[in-house]
Amino acid sequence: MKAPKIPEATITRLSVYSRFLERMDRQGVVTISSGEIAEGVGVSPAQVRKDLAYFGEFGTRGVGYNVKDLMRYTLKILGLTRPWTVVVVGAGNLGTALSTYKGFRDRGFYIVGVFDNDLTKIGKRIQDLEVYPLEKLPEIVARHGVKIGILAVPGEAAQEVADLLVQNGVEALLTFGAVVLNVPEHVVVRNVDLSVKLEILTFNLSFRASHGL
Amino acid sequence: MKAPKIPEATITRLSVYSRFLERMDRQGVVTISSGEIAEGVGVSPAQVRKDLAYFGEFGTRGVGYNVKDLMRYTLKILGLTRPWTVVVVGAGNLGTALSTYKGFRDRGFYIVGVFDNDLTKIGKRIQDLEVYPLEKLPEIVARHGVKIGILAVPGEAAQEVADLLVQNGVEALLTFGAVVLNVPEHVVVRNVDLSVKLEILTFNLSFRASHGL
DNA sequence: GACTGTGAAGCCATTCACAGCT
DNA sequence: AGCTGTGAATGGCTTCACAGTC
Repeated sequence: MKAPKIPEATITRLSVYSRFLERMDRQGVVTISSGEIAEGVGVSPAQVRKDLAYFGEFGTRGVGYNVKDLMRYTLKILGLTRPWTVVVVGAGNLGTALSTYKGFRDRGFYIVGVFDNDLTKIGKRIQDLEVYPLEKLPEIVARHGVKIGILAVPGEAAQEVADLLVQNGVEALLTFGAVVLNVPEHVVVRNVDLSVKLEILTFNLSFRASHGL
Repeated sequence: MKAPKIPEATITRLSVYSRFLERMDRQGVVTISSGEIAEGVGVSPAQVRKDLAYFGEFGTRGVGYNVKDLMRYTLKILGLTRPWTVVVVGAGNLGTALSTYKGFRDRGFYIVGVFDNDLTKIGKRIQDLEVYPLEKLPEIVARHGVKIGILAVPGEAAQEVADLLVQNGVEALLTFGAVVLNVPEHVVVRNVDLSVKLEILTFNLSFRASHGL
């Protein structure tokens, strides 16, 4: 199979299209055009068509796309035709919030374990989950074949936790905060840095404002 | 003043450089080269120099950059030479996590109000904050001159809350979840979509893996 | 007539490579 | 000699515009 280089921005948008299509489907929409998708998610129609074209021809000229079919295709592309088990490390406020985030389950992500090494947090219940000590991580990861880990731990602990996860077969990490993780080539890492996001806002409020943009 | 178009990626990296420089400064490092910054944050040296060059000449040829000075310049560029007050709307798990996130305060962001319209949450204490009813938002925003709002509310409520914030003079919004907000031109909006992040991981785990990348 | 799929063009960001200082 | 600052080259993503299909 060919592996054309696909922009990450395309994957990001595909994820957004996918959820938009689910909504349209729930509303009973049967057919949709690239322009309508574009309108719904805030991009250009050409962008929508180009993004989809990386993966095949899903539409009918003169007509548009079948909502249900296209929805299924996007789920397939994103690897969401199977459920994924996920572990969360760090049971602080952020870890707790992530462990209970409903949006994950809606898309087929199942949190099967929340871990911490803080004795005051171990044993705590987070909805139907219990906070386990880190020592229990290998067992849970093995039992559920977990490939995805979410790190909601202080920066200093991140590398250590990443190592533990990778040793146990986790292949994808979502981290929070400004950490540069050292992981093997095959491990996928993406980072969400909330301070960066706020600072983009302040840059726009102050710098751009003062330069008349 | 000239307003050269500055890539958003540059701002993102600047925020990362800035915190890296703070760390170096705390460690007593006086002078640093673009290569050392690059190494520390995981980009190329040319990229570091290019990013900085958008805003001036901060270094000394043959020597490098003075850590303290460059740190101050980056803070200035990002608009962080003044503190910013922030309100959080939504006192669920995510809103609570964001309200207590220490990283914000470290960078000069002060949460001055957490709001919800759920009677079971109003009055709840989140560390030194109290959850207020939405009706109290105008007063708090006005009193503290709040320009930044964080929306941690369900998608259906987002637009309504955004309108309320904008009406009261908030000019920058950080949202969570897949919402396309309709706001006036001058309002800056950035979105963090956690499901998208996880789906980028699954795409890489499944699609790329099966196409031998 | 309407809308997709796509090569070509345009635009933007990153990397290169070297002149310019210290 | 070492490192910055930057024009030029490259690479990559987005938009354009139209041929192809229903």
